[in-house]
Amino acid sequence: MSQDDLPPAEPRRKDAAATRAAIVRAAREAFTRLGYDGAGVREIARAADVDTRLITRYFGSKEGLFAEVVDVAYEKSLMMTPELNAQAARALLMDPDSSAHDGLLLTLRSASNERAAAIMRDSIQRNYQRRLADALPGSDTVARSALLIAICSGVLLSRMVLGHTELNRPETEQLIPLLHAALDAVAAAPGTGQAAVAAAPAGETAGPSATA
Amino acid sequence: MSQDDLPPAEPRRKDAAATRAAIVRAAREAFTRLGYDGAGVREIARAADVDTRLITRYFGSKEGLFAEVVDVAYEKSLMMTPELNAQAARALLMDPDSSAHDGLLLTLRSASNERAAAIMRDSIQRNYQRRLADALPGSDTVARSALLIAICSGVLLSRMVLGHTELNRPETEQLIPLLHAALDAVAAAPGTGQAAVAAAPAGETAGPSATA
DNA sequence: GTTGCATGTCCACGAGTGAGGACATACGCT
DNA sequence: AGCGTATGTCCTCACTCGTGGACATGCAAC
Repeated sequence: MSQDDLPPAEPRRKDAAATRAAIVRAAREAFTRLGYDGAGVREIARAADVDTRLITRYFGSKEGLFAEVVDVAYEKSLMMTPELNAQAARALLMDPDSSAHDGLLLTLRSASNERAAAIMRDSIQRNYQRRLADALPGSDTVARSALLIAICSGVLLSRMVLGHTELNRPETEQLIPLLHAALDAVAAAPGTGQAAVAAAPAGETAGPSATA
Repeated sequence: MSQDDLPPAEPRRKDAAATRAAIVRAAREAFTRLGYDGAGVREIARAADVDTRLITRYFGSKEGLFAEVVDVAYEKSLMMTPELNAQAARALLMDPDSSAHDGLLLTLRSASNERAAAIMRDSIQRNYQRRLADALPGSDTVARSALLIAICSGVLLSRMVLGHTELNRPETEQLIPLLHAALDAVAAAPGTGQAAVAAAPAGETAGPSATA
C-alpha cells in the first residue's frame, strides 16, 4: 500500500546492500504497525520485493531482523532533555504519528512478546536512556530517565497503540502544559523545588512540532 | 505450573457455572502473563482442566473470552483519585505485580493486537476512565483522566512488560515523590497553580501498598 | 422410566507461522 | 574466458493456531 514506490523499474539484482536495506525498511514499517508477533516474514519480504529466504539468510531469523530494526529506529528518535520537555510534550500529544518517536512506538507495539521485549530493553538502555541520563541534572539520573521514558511511553501507548480517542481530540491541546509540568517534575533537579510546574498558561510556545 | 492447585480431586462434572468460572480464571492468568496473542486456547483449556471445545461454546471465540476477562479485571483495579496519588505512585513503582492494576497490566500485554486493543479501549472507558474523570476537580476532566491513565500505563509497561531494570532497583523508591508530583501536576485542578508539586521530601507516607 | 437437552469429549480441517534444503543465476576475481 | 561463490528463487517441512463437526454422557423435567 505504501511501500510499492521503492525504486519502481529497477530490478536491483545481486545487490546485497540494497536488499538488506530494503528488508530493514519494510520490516521497520511492518513491526511498527503490527508489532513483532503481528508482522510475518512473508509479508515483510513481499513489501520489500524480496524472497523470504533472504531474510533468514541475512539476519539469521526473524528475531535477528527485529534486533537490527530496533537498533536503527532509536537513532532517529526525539532526544529528550529538560530544556526540550515543552516540545516533547507537544510532540507526544499532537503529532499524528511522526518519526520522532519511532523507537518508542516500535517498542510499544511489540512489548507483549518476551523475546522482543528483551531485545528492546537492551536497545533502549544503549541508545536512549544513557544519553538522556547524561543530560539530566541532579542525582539518580538513571532512575529518573527511566521514569521519563516510562511516562512518554504511556502517552504514546494510549494514543497510538490503544487508540484512546480522548487523547486525539481538540481538547488534547489543553493537556500540553500539564504533561510539560509532569515531565518537568521528574526531569528537573530534585531539591530545587521550583521546577517549571504549572507554568505555561495554556498558550505554550507553538514550536514547529519538534521532530528533531 | 501455578494453576494445578484448583480443586484437586473434585471432578466437577456437568457444572456449567463452575466451568465458565474456571475458564475465565485461567484465561485471565494466561492473558495477563502472555498477552492476547501469546496465550492459546489450548493452553487456557489445559490450565482450567477443561476441553478446548467448551471455550468456543461458552464464549463464542477467543475474542469473546478475552472481552469477558477484560471486563472483570478492571473491577478490582486500584481506583485513582487526586487524594490517592501518593499511594498510586508507590503502588505503581514498588508493588511486585499486585492485583491492584490487573486491568492495566492485562491491557499492556495485549495492546499489540488490534482487536484486543479495541476491546480494552472500550472497557477502560466504561470501567475506569469515567469513574476517574468524575473524581477529578476542574475542567477537561475526561482528557486529564486519560492522560493520568496514560502515565500510569507507561510506568507499569516499563516495569512489568518491558522489564526495565532501572525501575526495579532500590533507588526506585526515590522516584515515588517525583511520580507523585507528576501525577498531581495533571490531577490537580488547573489554574490553582500550587498543586502538591515538589512536595514530600523523599520521606513520603509509607502507606500499606494501597492495593484497594 | 423415559425422553430431551445441556454439558463434556474426541478428533480433524484449513490457514497461518518460521525455517531451511536444493537449485539457478550473475557478479567478481584470476 | 573460466571458475567460484555470493546472491536470488522455488518449494517443502514441521508446527501451532482458532474453530467446529460429530458423538458420548448425565442431569432434569414429565
